[in-house]
Amino acid sequence: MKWDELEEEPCSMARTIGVIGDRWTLLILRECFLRTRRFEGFQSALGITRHLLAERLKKLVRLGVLRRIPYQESPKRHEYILTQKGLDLYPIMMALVHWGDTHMVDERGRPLLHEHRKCGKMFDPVMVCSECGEPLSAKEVHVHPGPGARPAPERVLLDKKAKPKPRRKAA
Amino acid sequence: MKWDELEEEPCSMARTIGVIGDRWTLLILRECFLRTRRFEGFQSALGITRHLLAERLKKLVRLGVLRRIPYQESPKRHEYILTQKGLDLYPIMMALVHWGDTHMVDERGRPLLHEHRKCGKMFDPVMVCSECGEPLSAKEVHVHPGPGARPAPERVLLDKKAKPKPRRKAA
DNA sequence: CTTCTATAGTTCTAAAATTGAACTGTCAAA
DNA sequence: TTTGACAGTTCAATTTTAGAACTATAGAAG
Repeated sequence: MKWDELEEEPCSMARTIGVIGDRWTLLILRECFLRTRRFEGFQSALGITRHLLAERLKKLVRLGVLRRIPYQESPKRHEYILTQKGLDLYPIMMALVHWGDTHMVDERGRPLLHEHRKCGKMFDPVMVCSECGEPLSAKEVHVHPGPGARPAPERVLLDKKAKPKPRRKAA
Repeated sequence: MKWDELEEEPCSMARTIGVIGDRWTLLILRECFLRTRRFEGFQSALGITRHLLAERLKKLVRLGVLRRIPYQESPKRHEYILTQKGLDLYPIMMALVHWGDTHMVDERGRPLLHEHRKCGKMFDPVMVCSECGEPLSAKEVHVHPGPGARPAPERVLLDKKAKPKPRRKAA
């Protein structure tokens, strides 16, 4: 499977992965949320090669996650800032951070704490049901095919129909 | 940067990315949440090469996200099932799906709908503050260094201190 | 018994992606 | 006239991934 095929799978998760599902893209986005905006800033914060950084930024712009905005003329320079589509990735970022906080911390404790401006407290992000407000867990959720579904209920990705069968004995 | 260095960054998100931050791992985990448990099941559902599948499963087991459990003797066979650590990835999965549902659907609509058993309704996952219950957005959250932090407030990853400077003119 | 099928891998080569390091170009300041 | 900051681009050398075949075990089919 190629990366771009991923974006066309009848599965929202696969499509999202097609956009942000690689190491560097995720780290670049983390930097965006930490207010990094410029090429050099990303490069020195992440240690990513300039080659890949340029490519990833281009892709994120193309997909509408970042916008490339001039901040000076003369030597033309641009900043990369999150669009609304990009800002909407926030829950994903918080979910990633929270899992790391829960399962990957060492004796020293969490690297970062998060304060919610509205209530002034340090918090953890919690995923809840939009209808009843209860926290969600995998076992309480049942999946149904939606209008954009393709095959059977649980078989949502490609069906590599196991071609007839080559199989052959050596010599 | 190597993958395994990532797991030691003083950043929970980087560490999480070190575990699940690649295309195939994320897709394998999706299958786990859709109840796939066996090698062939993953392989035919995803079209991943057997080589990579074996490697990724091994890694997920090593990191405690999956458990490898025998389900028959004779030709010894095993199933891969989510540990609690793995089940805790659910909010990440839902966040990925929800972003795709919001920004990557075509005219046909969502591929999948989710029903919350507890309240019986179709729902969307919402990320809220554990303290006040309000939905979260990036702009309302302020980041502080925690006990496990390393350098300055906003500079949490490696500081590729731009070595002295090679720079030289050709010829 | 010999072959077929199912399951879970392993091995190998070719192709694609990533790394590391240098190079280009513009303009300002020293 | 040279140096520095910034934003890339280019290219060879590695590393990963894709694709396909091969191994192994054991029950069922013929």
